[in-house]
Amino acid sequence: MDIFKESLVSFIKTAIKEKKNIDIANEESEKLIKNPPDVSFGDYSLAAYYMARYGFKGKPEEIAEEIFNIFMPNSARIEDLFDKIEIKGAYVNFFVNKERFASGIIQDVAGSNGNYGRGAPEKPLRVIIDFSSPNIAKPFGVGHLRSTVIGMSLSNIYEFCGHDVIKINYLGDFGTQFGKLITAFCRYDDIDFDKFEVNPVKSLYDLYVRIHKEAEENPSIDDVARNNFKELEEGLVRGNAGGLEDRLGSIDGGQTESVIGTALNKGVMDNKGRQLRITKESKSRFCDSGPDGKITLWKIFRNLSKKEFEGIYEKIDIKFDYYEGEAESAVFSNDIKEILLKSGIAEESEGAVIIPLKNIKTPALIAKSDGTSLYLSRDIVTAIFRMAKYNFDKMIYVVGSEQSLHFNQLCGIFDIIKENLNEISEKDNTRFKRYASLISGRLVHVKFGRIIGMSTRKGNLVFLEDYIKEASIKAEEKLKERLKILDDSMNEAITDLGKKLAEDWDGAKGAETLINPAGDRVDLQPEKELTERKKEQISYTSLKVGIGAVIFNDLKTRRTTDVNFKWDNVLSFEGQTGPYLQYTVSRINSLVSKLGGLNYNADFSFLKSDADFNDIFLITKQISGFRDALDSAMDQNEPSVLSSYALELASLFNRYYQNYRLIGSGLDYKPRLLMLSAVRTVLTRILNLLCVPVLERM
RNA sequence: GCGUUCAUAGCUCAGUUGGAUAGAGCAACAGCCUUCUAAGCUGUGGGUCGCAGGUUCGAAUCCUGCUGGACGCACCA
Repeated sequence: MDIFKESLVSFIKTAIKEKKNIDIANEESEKLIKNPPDVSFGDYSLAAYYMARYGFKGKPEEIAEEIFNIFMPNSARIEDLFDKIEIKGAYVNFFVNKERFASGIIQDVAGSNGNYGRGAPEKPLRVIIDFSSPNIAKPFGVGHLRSTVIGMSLSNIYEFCGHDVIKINYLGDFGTQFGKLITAFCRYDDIDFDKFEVNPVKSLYDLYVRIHKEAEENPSIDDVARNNFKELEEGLVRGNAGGLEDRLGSIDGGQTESVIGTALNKGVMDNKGRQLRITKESKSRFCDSGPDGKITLWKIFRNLSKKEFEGIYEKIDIKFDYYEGEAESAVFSNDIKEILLKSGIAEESEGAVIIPLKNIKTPALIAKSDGTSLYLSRDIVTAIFRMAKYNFDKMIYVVGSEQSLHFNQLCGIFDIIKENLNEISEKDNTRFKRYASLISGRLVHVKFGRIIGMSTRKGNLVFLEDYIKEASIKAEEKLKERLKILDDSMNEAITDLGKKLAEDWDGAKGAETLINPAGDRVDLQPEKELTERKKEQISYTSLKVGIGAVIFNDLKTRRTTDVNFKWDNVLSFEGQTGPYLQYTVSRINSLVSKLGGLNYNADFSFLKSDADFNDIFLITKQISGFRDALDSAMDQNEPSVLSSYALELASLFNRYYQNYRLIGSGLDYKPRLLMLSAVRTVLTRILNLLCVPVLERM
């Protein structure tokens, strides 16, 4: 909060105390102060309607008058900060001292060492953010991109606001479908093993599609698959005897290493420590040797897939603190089932195990009739493990809104466990009870809308990498076009120059360079000058612009609205787009360096009489709202709040840029340079928070 | 059928948590590059905030009903 608002907050608080003898908190006082919809109404306002609850009586206009009269005799207390206080209808409007405001904000940003807006809560929260979470046998598509960038961006936001964030990628590595995959893998003889290692996810997906098709005609395949899954799960459970309570005990003791081996992180080794590979020759060894071989096979699948995903994450600069998998929790699903059955929280129904929930008609299904685990039961175990490991205050699941029911059930289950804690026997369940009871109320499902109508021109699913490629190609076209225009204007300049050298022009055309009257060398053949370095620069820039366009496209609207996908929208880099923001930053970079760099010892003051003062004031006003935008983005788990905010700031800056020249004009550019830098600081910060690459130049 | 959710300019979306005159961007049209990057800027046109009630001093925002769309509804994840 700036000093202007701060002083209003304390003034209003005191006034209410003095006049009506009511104590209110600073936060409440702050809530009374609104930002008027238009600058002509001032910078802050107090609506009479809100004051009625503190005992102010009469028509709104009369109340406004009364409040105004409180301010007037005391105006000395605030006159330094405000130019004008006026009544307008039911509102008392405050006009800040613009010169003080503008220079104050610029000074704040300059003094923040690039950390303007960073939060430092008294009690930082420990927040787990579970996002991206692709299925290892399904290609990484645009749906996962949404979860990935929303999750990453929320992680960045919480962290920047001073909280302790743990980013987890919870791989979809388990479930009935893996029985299907194993079945398919062992069934078909024509698998291309080289392709399998290079592109495992696609290969697994193809297998899945193939067996699914075959199962439609031959339902017995489904039975084989279910059996294979059962074998897989039971095999894992057998290998990890001990049960949930023991496991929680070892987590308490600091042993957080995965129970199903370190496969997820280190690769799958044979007993001599060599990396295990599947080949045409070794395949039968995995397929025909009972559960152990199949478990190994499955471990290799998930390991290869994980590696492939990591390549994608690296490309778009996404990082996780931990990778987890569902399988880990599947091992203990049975223990959960037993506890909940014994305590009466869960009950049997048609051979399966369900938990009836309040307010939700569909009962939660936590075990299938063949005893194997389900998505929901694994999520219960996972949440308990995470509470034991990380003691989180809040856990956010960034998952599509189509899974609302699932997460409502998950939350409902922990509520019921907490309510019925006494029904669960203390014996052998102490740790379970401790951790499970803490979870209620701490889970948040951050849902997002679907992406509708996205397909290639042939109507197929779009893979993320192709999506980015498409955007990058478009960016490259645009970039080359711009360079060409630059060249053309350069040639025009040369033509002007050429008037002087008209006689020599033909000859000059063949020359590589020309010396202009100022003594600069002018390249005549920019095409030829497209050196390797330049080409590299172009493809680098294009890639980052493409990525920026794609990511920003996912973060610019509120998460819950479905995205109506249109190629034209993503491939346009004008207006409310990522490239527009990137462009704005690189424009500032260029300007700052042309003005000779920053000097923080410069004078921060602006004069009301300056031609550009009003626009500078508007820019600083926008900058001052950064903290609010951050808070609001965090409270609502909504990155788009920052997107809108950044677009507004960029737009204000670009207008300024267009209207006033800094080079060669009479304006004192030193304080303005700091203003530029402040805009850049905030925009760069937001781009970082939103996972949009920042470009030095474009 | 039940549940969740959405409906704002031709299109894509904002709308400060119930407050002042509903705003942007695309697209259309008209302008602006001898001068700091035109991925930019300026201007014009474009609205019964799905419909009907209700609550309130005050509703795009809250409640009810209706219409229309999306998603979900026990052995998938």
